[in-house]
Amino acid sequence: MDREERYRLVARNTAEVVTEEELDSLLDRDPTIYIGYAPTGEMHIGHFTTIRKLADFLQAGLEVKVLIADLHAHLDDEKSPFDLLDARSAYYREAIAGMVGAAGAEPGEIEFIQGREIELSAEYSLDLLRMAADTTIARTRRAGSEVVRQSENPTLGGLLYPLLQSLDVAALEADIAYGGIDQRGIYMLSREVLPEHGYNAPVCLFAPLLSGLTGGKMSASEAGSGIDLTDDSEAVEEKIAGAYCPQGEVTNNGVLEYLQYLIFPILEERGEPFAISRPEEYGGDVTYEDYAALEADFRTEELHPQDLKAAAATYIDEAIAPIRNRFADRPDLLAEAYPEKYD
RNA sequence: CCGCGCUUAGCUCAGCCUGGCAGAGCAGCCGACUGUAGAUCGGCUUGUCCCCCGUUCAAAUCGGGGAGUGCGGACCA
Repeated sequence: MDREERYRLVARNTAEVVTEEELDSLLDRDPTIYIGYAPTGEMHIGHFTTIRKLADFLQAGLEVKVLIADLHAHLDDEKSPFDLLDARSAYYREAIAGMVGAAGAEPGEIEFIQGREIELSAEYSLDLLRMAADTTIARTRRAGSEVVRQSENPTLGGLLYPLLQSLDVAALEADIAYGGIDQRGIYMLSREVLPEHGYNAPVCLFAPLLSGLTGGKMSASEAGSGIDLTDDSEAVEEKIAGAYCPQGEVTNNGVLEYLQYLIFPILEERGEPFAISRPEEYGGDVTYEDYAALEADFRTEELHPQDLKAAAATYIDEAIAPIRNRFADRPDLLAEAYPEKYD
């Protein structure tokens, strides 16, 4: 694979690359890219779109590491009780492996690392304290404002969070930090502070955050705002049917975004088109080879939201089915990770 | 250790002084209108009033005890 194609694969469907020049020069070799997930709430389709890109990274020859940031999950306002960190970590691993597989890649090619494996060494602790000494509270609050739960009386844990995440980059020896664009503040801090402590500033790659199905940003706390990986076919249909989706409007349109960032890349991997069945009255069946063509038809109102939704629901349901099935075989993983819900 | 504040619907809170059917806004749900959704209009739902004991015909409200949470003071070898 030539270098240009590798760059295209790595950078496609991202919200921002910091910086493009730095990323390009990294492709002299096979760099290491990492993404961290704090095992808190159940995983959803938003996670799936960021994880799907891991398939792009693998295909481009990058070394891919996934950090299960268990301590982060507890440091951030105790989103996960300490006693549930192991169970939720196990659940996250299984879900992530399932998503990588569903994206058409080999989960075995991904290296999983547990936060506590790297975050409790004497060296890491010393670096953390030294960073704490020269980082202001205002700076770390700003860095974590989009990620760490905000409250009137924040705990120290939430303030340390961005510093730990920065040191994770160093401890994992990652060249590239990958994550949702909400992570931007933290990694900008990393780029600032890591070099002051003898480490390289990471190149950053940010995935877009998808719009919620009810309009506005997707919110994990709002049911119906996003598709859960454990949603059954009926729930997927209902949520897509109820989605905010103005005719001809492509901005803030969760349905289109799911297709662009998740469904079309998966179909492309398989070499299949996106097929919409439609009453003759409205133009009859139609298929799209790429997302741009579909978006163009939607924009010109050639393609009506109702026809789009029906097809989108089918494809999305099919995409999450493998993950759903994985957990149907392992109900214990969910039950132990979220005992209050699955009792 | 001492003092003060707070705890009421999914969320933000009012009500407490002066006891009398538990409320508002937002959210949510259901209809109407749209070949989807939203917007708009119409309608509807939602409660361990933190817990226990007491006073009272009657307690979210008053008294006592407790819990959780937050703030302040003191202590600072």
